[in-house]
Amino acid sequence: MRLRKLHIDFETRSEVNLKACGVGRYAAGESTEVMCLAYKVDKLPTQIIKLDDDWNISNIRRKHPRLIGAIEDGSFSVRAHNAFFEQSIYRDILVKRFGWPEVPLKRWACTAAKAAVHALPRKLETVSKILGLNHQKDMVGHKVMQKMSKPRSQWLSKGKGDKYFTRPDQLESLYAYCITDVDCEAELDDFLEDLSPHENEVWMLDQRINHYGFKVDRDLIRNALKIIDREREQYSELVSDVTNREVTSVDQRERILQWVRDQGVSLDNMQADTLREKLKEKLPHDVRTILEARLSLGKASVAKYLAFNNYATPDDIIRGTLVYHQATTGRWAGKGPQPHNLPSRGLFKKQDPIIKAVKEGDLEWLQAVYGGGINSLVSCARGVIQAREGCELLVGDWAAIEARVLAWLTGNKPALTDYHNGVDRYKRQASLIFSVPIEEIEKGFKRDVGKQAELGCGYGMGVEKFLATCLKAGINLSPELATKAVKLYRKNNKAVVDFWGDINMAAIRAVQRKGTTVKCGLISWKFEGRFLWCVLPSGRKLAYYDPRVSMAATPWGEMRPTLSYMTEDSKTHKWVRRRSYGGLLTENIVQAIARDIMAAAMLRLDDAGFKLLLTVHDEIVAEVRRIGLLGLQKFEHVMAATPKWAVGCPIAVEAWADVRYHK
DNA sequence: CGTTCTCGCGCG
DNA sequence: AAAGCGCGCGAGAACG
Repeated sequence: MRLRKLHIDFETRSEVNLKACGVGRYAAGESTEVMCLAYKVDKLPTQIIKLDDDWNISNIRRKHPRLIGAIEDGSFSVRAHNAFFEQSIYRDILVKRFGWPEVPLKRWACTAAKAAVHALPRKLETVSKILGLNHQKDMVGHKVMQKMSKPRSQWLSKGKGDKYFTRPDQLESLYAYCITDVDCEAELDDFLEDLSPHENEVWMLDQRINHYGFKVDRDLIRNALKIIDREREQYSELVSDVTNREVTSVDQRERILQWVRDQGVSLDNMQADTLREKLKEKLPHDVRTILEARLSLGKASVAKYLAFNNYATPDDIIRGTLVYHQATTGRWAGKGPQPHNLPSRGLFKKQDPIIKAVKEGDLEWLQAVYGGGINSLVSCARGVIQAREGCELLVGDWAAIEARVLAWLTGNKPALTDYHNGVDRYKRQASLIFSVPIEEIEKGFKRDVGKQAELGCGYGMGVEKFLATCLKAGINLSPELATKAVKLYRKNNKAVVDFWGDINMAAIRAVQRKGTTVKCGLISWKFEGRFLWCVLPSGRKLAYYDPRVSMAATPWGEMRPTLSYMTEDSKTHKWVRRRSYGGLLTENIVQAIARDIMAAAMLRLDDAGFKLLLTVHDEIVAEVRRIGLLGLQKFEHVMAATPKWAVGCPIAVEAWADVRYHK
């Protein structure tokens, strides 16, 4: 029997800023209201419930029996684009305020998640354009919606007039827009395959995690914000004075650059490393002052405190910070306060004393010990996340998971043997590069170089990039040594190098012979419809849209058949044709397998009763009632199990428990 | 005035 | 013989 579908889309308005505060706080906000709901039951024409309608369930049941019928019929799948938003609004407003029947999570589906799994952009406007759907997003209506969805500026500033725009013509545009969205979404839904049953389990877990949320320490956030405000102001004054108002804040990159050059000092860019180098030179006093100010304040991590504050509900819970399958490899991305890039490198080790001082406002102590308030806040940003009352956090991470997966995927025996025997692979690489017995390698320079080789050289990294990567990690080495490291890696890891060529050829063949499956070790490729599929050991498929093979030059000028495909550039967000090569495909596959290992562990942990809070690529954060050492051991044990499809993959896990998150 | 692009920074 | 890759956010500047 064909799956029956109910597509829905809300337009809402609120005093809460959705972008700044996230769906969790938005939906829970008292001022948040539904302006309309468009819905489509199977293939029937899309209907709409309007602002002035009576939204109480008794009336809706009378006026929209098909809608309520579908909602109450367990055989209907309820679908939306970015379903997390619709779920939240449905539950917090329609169920709570108007008595609508609840819809359990397992009946929901999300067309944005489906687009993501197909390696297409999540944005409905973009994806419908790319696929050339009959229904396209109504961009004029979109503008009207944005106007109507927040309070009028007159009302906000002076409390004058109506709170929202509600002219009849505007409302009609809004309704038309909402209907078009549902039509567009329904067409997209039909065009794309549903998530596999297993991936649907992963998606549902993602939704549970996002709804459950994590607790933050509001007291810490408030005091941190006070410190940030004060120091920013001090620095702004200083900068204004020194530059005669040409620069009024350390954030004005272009203006500082220009001003510094006007003082006769050359400066390539405003990157921290460049500034640090520059400060080693002899500089005019004022220039030195400005650059030092910029260095102390130009820290992305302090903005986190504001994001935390915005996202947190009145009971200090932050929800909806994970984006399922945002990376084309299937990894999650972070959102809002971005829990995926909290500072971890180069921190002051113990955050508890810093947190105490921040809460007490002991700026003198922070200044004396940590060189300033903002400087110290970087080191305790993770500590904002804490366990709920009576609970503790369990945090586990996989050791060098991608390097281990690479060894397993490529059948790289020497590496596999080392990992199975617990040999330090970074030391192994160092021993080979520096021609020193492995026992003599200690922590420090040599092992650091070995680490960069083990982690980066597996995907074709060249000498120059290796040098740059090392430099960024604070390792200074000669071009000769870099050359040696890269060459030796390739010589000593033949299986990896062979895999680059093999996987590339297999993908190219699959594109050339549409419909046939081409195997390459644990991976197989198949070109079907508009997608090149890469079947992973877990059975999950990675998508590459609109693949082509054409002759193209390598960076060193050799013409070869080259695979390319369309993708959203992860930095610019532009839809571009991208050329691939063996190293890139290898990296994508390795990252995807590591993600599958993690997703499988998340499902097992969830089954075992651990409340999951976050996933950070190779790390899982869970929360439990305080149950002591036994809980931690069980957590580690469940997390470390190898899925059936990954037998022989040498994975290793470490876990700890605490009431506060840290590195 | 709002949106889009670029730079810089943070993580895995 | 040989190309590391994957993300998001804030701020300012540029564009409309």
